[in-house]
Amino acid sequence: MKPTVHDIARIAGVSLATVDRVLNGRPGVRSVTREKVEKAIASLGYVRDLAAANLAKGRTYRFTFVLPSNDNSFMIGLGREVEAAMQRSSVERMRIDIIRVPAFDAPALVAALEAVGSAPPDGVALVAIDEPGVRAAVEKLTEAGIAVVTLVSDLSGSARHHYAGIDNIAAGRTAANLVGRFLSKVDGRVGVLAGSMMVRDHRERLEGFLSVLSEDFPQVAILPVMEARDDAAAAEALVRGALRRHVGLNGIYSLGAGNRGLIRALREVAPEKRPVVIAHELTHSTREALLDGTIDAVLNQDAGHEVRSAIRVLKAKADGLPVLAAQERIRIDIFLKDNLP
Amino acid sequence: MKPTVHDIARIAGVSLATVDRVLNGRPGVRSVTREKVEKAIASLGYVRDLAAANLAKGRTYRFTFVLPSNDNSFMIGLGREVEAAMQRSSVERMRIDIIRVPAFDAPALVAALEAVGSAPPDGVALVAIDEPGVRAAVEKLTEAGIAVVTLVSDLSGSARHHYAGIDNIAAGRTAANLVGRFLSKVDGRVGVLAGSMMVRDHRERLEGFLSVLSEDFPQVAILPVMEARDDAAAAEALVRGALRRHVGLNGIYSLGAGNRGLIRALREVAPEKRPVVIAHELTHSTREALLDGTIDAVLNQDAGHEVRSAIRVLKAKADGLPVLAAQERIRIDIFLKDNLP
DNA sequence: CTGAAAGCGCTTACAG
DNA sequence: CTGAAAGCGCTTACAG
Repeated sequence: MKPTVHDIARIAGVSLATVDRVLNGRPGVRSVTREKVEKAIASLGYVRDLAAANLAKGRTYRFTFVLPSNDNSFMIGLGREVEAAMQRSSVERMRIDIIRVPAFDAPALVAALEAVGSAPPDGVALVAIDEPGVRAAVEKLTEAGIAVVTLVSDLSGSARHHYAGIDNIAAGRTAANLVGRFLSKVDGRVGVLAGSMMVRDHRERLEGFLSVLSEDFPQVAILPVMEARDDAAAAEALVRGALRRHVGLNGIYSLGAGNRGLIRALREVAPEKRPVVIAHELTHSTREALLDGTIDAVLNQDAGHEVRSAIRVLKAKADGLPVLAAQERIRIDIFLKDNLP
Repeated sequence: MKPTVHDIARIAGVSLATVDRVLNGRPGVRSVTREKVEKAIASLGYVRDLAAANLAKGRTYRFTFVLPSNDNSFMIGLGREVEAAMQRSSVERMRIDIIRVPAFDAPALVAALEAVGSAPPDGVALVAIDEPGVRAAVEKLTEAGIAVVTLVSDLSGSARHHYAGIDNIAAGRTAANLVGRFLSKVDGRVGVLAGSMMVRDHRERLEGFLSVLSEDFPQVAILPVMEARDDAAAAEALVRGALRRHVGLNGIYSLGAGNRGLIRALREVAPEKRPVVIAHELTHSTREALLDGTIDAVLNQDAGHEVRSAIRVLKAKADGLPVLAAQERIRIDIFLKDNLP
């Protein structure tokens, strides 16, 4: 039988209340007594039953998700996943709150994080903006003993406990590998469609993409980056222009959002003349484009996995438990038309 | 506050014991009484606290994993993951037992499954062999109320509750897509290295592979399948022979185990003359081969995910709870040298 | 500084 | 067929 607090109390010759004080590091125990109890705990190999403790405490984990009120498919999907987790949460003694902030708005994000401090939850997950003010706000939260997980977009050099998202440099490298190998012509010309170079994920994807192209596919020429600010209409115009101007443009890496526009521009070109295209995030439109051959591969991060992972990590941190690194690693899905879920 | 059994008892005007009887569908309650209680449950929107119930019952979930005592890297890794789960299990009120059976030995597997019935666990996970005897043994388990999950290899048309493994047809299709696109010469000749056509996974991978090649890359010729029985030495000999004989062999899909042998044979060929190679399962040797360019892509199933998923599903079934399909879908990882974990 | 008692939400003999 | 009481492993006022 697994040892319980009763066994500890009996062996140490103290009451349950004292055992509990030692177990939870509460003050008001003479050090002689404390040592007796600690000895008993060690000799028994006691490990506490968290479920029973939570039941007795009436504990509810409170987590807050700070999400951008963004209108692209991926962020909408992310929000849905958090809402789905909210539905399930009451069963697991959790309460999840969502705070929406304008996208790409660092001051708004900082304000939201500071407001969280007034009724502090056990943990906070945020889609970070890589900016000093945000870094400071995160540090304040962690100093207050709140677990912090960045979601989708990380915060470099910050105090956050964990990042639930993909390795964007590796994603860019992977895209370059695929574009390079899919290109039949060795003297290809490749264009990059990005959201904004102000965003860390996009910079990292570009960095990985460029480094593999130059290392492994030096014969491929790279055109100037097109920044469409994750906007479909802007992406459409930019891509259409590039396709007209650069005769011989035979590869495109779309590393941000706005793929609906990209796809519209591509469909104006005869199928056999279309470039090799790698895009990010599996959505309704990229799925369709994969199936009809407009897009060749989609790199994807699974929003559901990211949200569930963030919650598991926040809970583990709140309980002072270790996280299973292998389980929480968010993978870069590579989808071709043949392995769509 | 969430309603509890006390609230139900009060509103229905009965004792806790009666509430419990109704809640757990136990006999010995007059139907008038039962209805009163059910009405109270519904009106309160009661949902039971599983943790509290398990505490009161002193419940421990018992799961049995039946694994092949196979010596290939993947199966060894799978065993390790189950052992890791055993370590964690006591904390979560679970007990996991492992039974090893000789690989590819259907009668031994059947015997093991029948032996399980003597001290029936709550659930069984098995690496299935697609065979009528196994199907019958699985059916017997499910009829005894035991949850059954197939792991890595499924059992067609059987009573198993869930399959924790990849879609092998999609894996084969994906391999074909990559080989086809990576091949620079349109008139390629492609070889397939398999373990055994007796194994369902291998048959399915081949099926997917062939169908995409013929659909999308009709100019590619396919050589007769080489069966190496998942043995490295046999694989080495077969591949070496094929490379010598078929001048112009420029693609290989290795859909089974024994990749160490494949890699040895490939390394005898000058790098620039090597074929495009797609293999399965990320192991020490395939990882090295990816990095040095001997292998171009590895399709992988994450044994850790499969084991954790199997356990979650067994637990959900034991509790009569639904499983989150999106969470339990086992994905086909595609690894290139640039997105290795 | 320490302990006896009650309670978290549920289940289980046992008695009637 | 029904209920009062004790208990699962832990925590929390409260009293001393």
